[in-house]
Order: sequence, then C-alpha cells, then structure tokens
Amino acid sequence: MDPKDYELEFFKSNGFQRKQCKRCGKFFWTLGDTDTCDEAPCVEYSFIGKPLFKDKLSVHEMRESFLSFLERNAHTRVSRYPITARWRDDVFFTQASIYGFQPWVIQGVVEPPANPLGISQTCVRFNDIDNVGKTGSHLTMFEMMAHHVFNKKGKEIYWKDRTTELCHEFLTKVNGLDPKLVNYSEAWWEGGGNSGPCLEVLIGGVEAATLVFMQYATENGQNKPMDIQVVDTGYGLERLTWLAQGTPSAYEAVFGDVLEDLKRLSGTKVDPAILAEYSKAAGAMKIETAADARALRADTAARLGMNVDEFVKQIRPFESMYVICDHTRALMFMLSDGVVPSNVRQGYFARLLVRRSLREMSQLGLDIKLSEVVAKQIDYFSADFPDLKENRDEIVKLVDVEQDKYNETLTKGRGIVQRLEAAAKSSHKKITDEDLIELYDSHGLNPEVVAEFASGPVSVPDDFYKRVAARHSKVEREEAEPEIELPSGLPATKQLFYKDPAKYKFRAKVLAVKGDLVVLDKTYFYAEGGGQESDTGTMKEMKVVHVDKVGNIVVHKVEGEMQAKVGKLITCTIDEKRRKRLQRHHTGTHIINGAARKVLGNHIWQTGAHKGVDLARLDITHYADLTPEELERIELLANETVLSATKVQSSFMERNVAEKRYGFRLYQGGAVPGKEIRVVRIGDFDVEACGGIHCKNTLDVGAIKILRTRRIQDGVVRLEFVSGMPAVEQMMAFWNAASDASTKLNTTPEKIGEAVDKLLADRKEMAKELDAMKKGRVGETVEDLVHKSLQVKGVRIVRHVESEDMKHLVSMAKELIGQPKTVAVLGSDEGGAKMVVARSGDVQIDCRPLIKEAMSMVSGTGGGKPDFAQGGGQDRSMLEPAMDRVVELVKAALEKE
RNA sequence: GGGCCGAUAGAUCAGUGGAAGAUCGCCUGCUUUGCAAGCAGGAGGUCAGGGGUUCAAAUCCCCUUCGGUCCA
Repeated sequence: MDPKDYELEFFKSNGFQRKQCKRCGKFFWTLGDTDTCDEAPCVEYSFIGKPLFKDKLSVHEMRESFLSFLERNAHTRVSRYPITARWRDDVFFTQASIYGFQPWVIQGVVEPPANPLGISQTCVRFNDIDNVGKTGSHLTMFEMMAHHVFNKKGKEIYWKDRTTELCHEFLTKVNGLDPKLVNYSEAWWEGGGNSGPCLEVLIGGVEAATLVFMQYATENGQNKPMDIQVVDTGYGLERLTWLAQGTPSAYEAVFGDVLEDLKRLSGTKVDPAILAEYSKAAGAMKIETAADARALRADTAARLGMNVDEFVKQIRPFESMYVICDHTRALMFMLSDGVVPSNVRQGYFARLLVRRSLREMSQLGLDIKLSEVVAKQIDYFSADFPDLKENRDEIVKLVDVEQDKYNETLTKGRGIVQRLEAAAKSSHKKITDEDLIELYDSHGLNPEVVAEFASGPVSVPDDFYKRVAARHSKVEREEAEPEIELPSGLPATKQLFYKDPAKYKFRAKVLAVKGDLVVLDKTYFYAEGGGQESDTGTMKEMKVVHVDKVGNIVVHKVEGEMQAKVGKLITCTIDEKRRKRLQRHHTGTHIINGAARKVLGNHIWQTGAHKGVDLARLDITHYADLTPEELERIELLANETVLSATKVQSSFMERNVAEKRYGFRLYQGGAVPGKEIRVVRIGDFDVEACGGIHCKNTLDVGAIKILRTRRIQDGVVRLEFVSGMPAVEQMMAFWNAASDASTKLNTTPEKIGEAVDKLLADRKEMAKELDAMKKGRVGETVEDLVHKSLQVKGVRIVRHVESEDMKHLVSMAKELIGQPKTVAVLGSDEGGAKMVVARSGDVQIDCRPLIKEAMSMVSGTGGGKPDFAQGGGQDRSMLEPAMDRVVELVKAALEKE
C-alpha cells in the first residue's frame, strides 16, 4: 500500500487529517477528533437509539434517496441485474454491484449500459449464513448501491476525488450526517483478478460503504495497469438504513412490516435494550464457530447482568424471526429471478433457505405456511420491484412445492431414525456420531431434527459440521480448455449475417492465418454460440469445419493447412442446408420456451440449450416431471405458434430501453451486458436477448415434434425436439415402426396397445399353467420315488437322478422332506453336476459335510443349512458315484445311532 | 461439478450367498341393518437395467439409468 494513493485533493482542500487508529493501526482520514478508525471492534456501535442521519428512512426511501442523488449528479440510473449470475460460469450469484459488468465491460469488450451509472444491485452471499439473526447485522441477501465509472484512456469521467466527494455529499448533505462522524480508512482491495486502493467509509462503528479504485489486473502474480480504470463503489443499503433508524439491530430497520407481522403472529416480546446490547456485543467480536456464538451470548448476558439461559430464552425467538425475514427475502428474489429449488447449483441454496426457514418456524412454534411469509415480503417490496408482483403466484407455488418436499424428507427421516434406534437398541447401542453424520449427509436430517425424532437422548459432537466437511474434502480437478492464440491487434470481425442472414456466398479479406485457423475482415459464417452449433462450408476450396468466436474476433477452422496470404481476398461459401436446419432449431427453441412458460408458469427459464443439425434440446427450470397432458399442451401450442405465421423480428436495441419494455425475461440464455443488445421477438409470444440466427417467420420452422423429456436434475427438465425436415423424418420413422409392429400383431397401429396387453396377459397365463404342470409332475415323481425308496432303521432314503434344473430338484426335495423320517438325495446332470441333500426335521444328520464331500468328487463345492444343502460341480461323469457316496454316508450315519 | 446413501408387492420397508418376506392397502367369504373392526382365505414381484464372480446372486464386483442427500 502506497500512502500516496490516498492523498486526495478532496481531503486536503476540505481539512481532513490523516490519523492512525490506536487499536488496529489502520490509517484513516477524518474531520473529527477521534483516534480510532471507527469500525467495530475498535469501537462500539454508537448510533443505537441515537440515529446519525436526519430522517428515519425505510429501505425503500433510502434506495430512492441514493439513486436520485446520483441522477441529480449526472449519473444514469440502471436497473439491477438478476440475482443469479447467468452470464458467468465462475459464480452462481450476483454478490456485488460490479458483477453485472464483469468480465466484458471491465475488459472493454462491450460498452457499459451507461457511464457513469447508478444502481442498487440485489446480492446474495452465503458465506456468513450461520451468523444471520445472531449478530444483528449479517444478511444473506442485501442491496449494494453503487456509482460506477468506467474510465477509458482519454475519456476519463471521474476518479478518486469526485468519488469521495459524492460519497461525502450524500452522507452529510443528503442525510445530514455530522461531517465529523465519518472516517475514510485506507485499504487495499482485491477480487476477481483485479485490485486497487480503496477507502472504507466508517460511521458509528459500521462500514457503511467501500470506495474501490480498480486499476490493476493480476497476471502471473504481477500487477498490470488495466486499460479501463473502474470506480467500483458499494454502499450497504441495509446498513445505511440501520444508521438512519438507529434500531437495536439492522433487521429491525430493514424488515419493517414483515417482521412486525411475525412478532404479532408468534406473540413474542422482548426488552429492546436486550437486543441493543446483543448487537453491540456482536459488533465487537468475530463469530465463526458455534463456540463463538455461545461466547457471544454468554458475554451479552453478563453485560446485562442476566442468567445465560434466561437471556437465550428471551433472545432465541428473535433470532428465529430475523432468520426467517432474511431468508424469505433472499428466497423471494432468487425465485423471482429464475432459481428453482433443487439439489444442485443455485437451486440448492434456495432449498437451503427454505429448510432453514422452516426449522426456525417450527422452533418459533409458528404454524403457517412459509409461502405466506414470502408473500408478505412480496407485498413489502413489490412497489420497488414490480417483477416480484408479476411472479407472485409462481414464487408462492415454488415455496409450497419445496415445503412439501422437505416434509417428505422429514417423514422418510422419521422412519429411518426409528428403525436405526430399534436396530441399535437390540444390540444395546445408542445412535453414534457416525450415524448422525450419515443421517445428515445422506438423508438431510440435521442433529436437532434427529434428536426430535429419537426416543432417547442424542448427543451431538461439537465438531459435527467440521466432520461433515471432512467427508467432502477432496480436491476437485479442473480441465482448462486449450485457448486459441491469435496475433494481437486484430480488429473485431464484422459479423454480417445479422444484416443478411440469407447470404451464403461471399468474398472477404484474409487478416491472419495460423495453421488451420483463418481470421477474415468480415464474415457471414455463424460462430458457435448461444447453444447454436457453428456453420460449416468452404473457403478457397477448403472445408471449413468449425467456427469459433474469441472475444469479438471470428476464427474459422479449416481442414488442413490454409495457404492463403494475408491481405488477399478469398471466396467463401456456407453450407446452406445445415444453416437452415440450425436456424429452424433455434427459432423452434424460442417457441418451445415460450410455450412452456405459457403452459407451466412464469418460473420457467431456459437453463441450457443446444441446437444441432439433427436434434435440439432445451433445459427449463421446473419443479416436477412434465405430465403427458402438459407435454401435449406445450407441443400443440408450439405448433399453433408455428402455423400462426408470426414474423420473427431480430433487432439491436438500447439495453435500458429493451429492459424497460420486456423485463429480465429477455435474458433466457444469460444476461448480455452490452449497451446495445440484440432482441429476438416472436410477436407477443416470446422475446429474448439472443445472438443466434433465426427464421424470418415462424412458418419457416415447419413443424415441431417433442421426442422426449426427462428430469436431468431436481428442478430442471430437458425437452428434446426436432423441427423442419428432422421432424418429418422422425414422424416417418415412428410411423414405420408402428405399422411394422401392427402388422406383426395382426392389428392396426391404433390398437397396438390393446394387442400387446392381450399378449402379455396370455404369456402370464401360460407361465402360470406351466408352473402348475411342473408342480404336478413333481408330486407324481415324489409319490413314485417314495415307493422305490430304501429303508434304513426306519428312515427312507430317496436317491434319484434326472436332467432337470436346480429349481426342480429343490422343489422335489422340499416335497419329500415334508414327510416324516425321510432323507432325499437328488441329482441332476443338467449344465454340470448338481445335487441336493435334504432331510426331514426328525432325522439328525448334518447334510452340509455330505454335499461337500460329494461335490469334491465332481470338482465343485456346496453348502446350505444342516437340513437342506445343495451344490454342484463341473464333472458330470462322476455324478453317479458321488450320489452313491452320499447314500453310503447317510446309511453309515443312521446305523451308528 | 463432486462426495455419500439408495432402488425388493399398489404403499412403507425387512431380507449379507442356498425355493422372494412382513405390515398396511386390495379382492373373496363369514360376522353386522349399514359402517368400522374381527376371523378365514386369496390375488399381487423383470428384486431398476446390463455385464461379471460362483456349483448357486435380491445379496459380492463393474457399468448404465433413476431417486434422495450433503457440499461447492
């Protein structure tokens, strides 16, 4: 850290002084006379009960106050990005306001939507989820308000001074904060491969904002200046609101009506002084483990002069309510933005929130549906986020479905715990730590739930979650894709297919050649992207096998070494048939997506798609398998849409305009953070931001046939379909198969089902008859054998060999030993030498050594129970002698008695 | 994306290598004015699919499919 980085003209001309915190040693700039940095734990919260801002603003008012302040100062207000970061593969969720502009805007690949801009970005972070409700300030979901500037060389807008000035003005002029009560502490920021100096804005013990000046990109451990220098501020909406209201905890300031409702419903009350003390104590310590949380409670209780148990009893319901408030708010935004609860990825976090909320609700004794709380959140926030209102029904439905799923898990779990206990009891054991870990890891039952289900006491090891984590500690390997290296300084390729999608032959200038890779000045080839496979074709008589996009340069891969010279014009042709198939599948995908949303609901989002030559597939977010009826309705609606002959309009639009008109729905394939985005619109049916090549009219799609659907994971359904000629081919293939089958069944295709049913019934009937006949035959043989049996000391020895399977021998033996004083020695030479030795209960012989000895004679082995042994071997020529041997042994044993 | 657990009758699940079971539900009969219950009898299984080991596999091993769950 270089002190010069922080010597702002703004500080100097306004009389700020640089000081060092006597507690933590950090340097900070201030107008006050303090000698501490003013961030907990160096100081205690000073604003509780004494708000530092002039007005007690709600979150809604604070947000509006901030954004309109920026607008008054030449910033353009930009709507938030979705909370699930579909445009990035390195993170699941939007965790900061800058996420919407990473990586492309920051790298200069695309223009920002506005510059400078103001935004209030909904974010979620799950790393501190265990602290939520306990510390008074932690949240999983929060709004990061920001002003961002993207400074290009020669086109600088503003940098450190103006940034800090704006911040200071907002706090002091707009909110009436005493200028002496804010400190700006010097820090270094790093994240996402970038870094730069930053100022932490500290007020009353909390960090209310961070002003980051992103200016380095880390490459191979070295800091290189970025081409674009970025002002990345972050103002915590909830913290500012807390400062404005001076409530005992941030939760009390943020959750308004929703929290009041919960208090009313649960009928819990507490002395506000207790909550205030709790927050103050929490601000002074770092909570990382369960032990820390216990220490926090003990500490607070001591400060209040209370007994710990009494304190916990008072505080616990409030912790529960705070957790419920926080989690339901996060859930609301996640579900509204297209997350469907699931067991993987983003969906898992939604599930986590639902399950944690439900546990807190049962802890609180609150007997209402979770969706009712979520609905209240929607009411509280929908004035500022209209999309919440629009998606209300779907959000409620998703929460209900998820609550049902958890109930199922619990019902199953109750059975598992009870059976486990019963098994443990019979061997005089308790439920072990290992059992607990297994129950949690494999069955989703956390120890508290297990304790609830168990009849006896359950002890939980202190390091429980650590041991669970240990189970998962395995290094995940990552496969790096080989990157295509291009000569630097190439201009962006002009992609002309947008202008003229029906041009299949063109001439273009070669800009670079590297082995089998060719870059042109312009191209009509569509590069693989948006799930659409690339075009193929020819280039100077050579086959073009694949086309990729690296940044904004289109790279053509040919078969073999390209000999063209740089600067020369070459002739290219595009495989028209292939292009048309891809085009139909792409437009078909949009149609299916729209149809699915109309049939299933607003929670339907595309979560993946692939448009190939022979098949297309679309993955959508949905909480259940599709019923045959739903599928039929989707397919019918899709084909009606095709036949409606609707124009497919593709045009570039200002991002803000497009969003205002169509909403986030646009971003089905992922958000496209350019200033201009390409919008593909099929009438009022479907509108998506999409870079693919489409048919001009829905009629061109031809026909759509869904081939199959399957749930590729909880919360995601995959639809595989074909359109155009492949659809016709598929239908023909089906018809041929059906008519072939019907001919063989001597019926019509419509009646195949009936015919097969009859066939199966007949088969079952015959199998039964066969069984009965075999049984009858066994009975006859047995009767016959009994007559021919040998008698030794009043015991019948039945010796018999035939060529039948083991099952037959066994049933004969069972039949025989059902009679008193009987020993059966049965053999078969079918598929080797097989033998059964069995006796009735009133004969005292162990059959096992007998079969072992006999089977050793046929190079085999055998075993079983004392009264019923079986075995076999390979050498069937020795079967007869082996049988004789057994009979001898039986005789000897009987005579010995 | 990874780890773990699992798939047996309509449902819930036993069954650790030696003819596929229990409970509930279902059907029939008896009992009852009727219902519930009770008694007696009965139907119901591709042990998810495919390979392998073995004399013998629901059971052991491998693969596939599907479900559950935890973690990122």
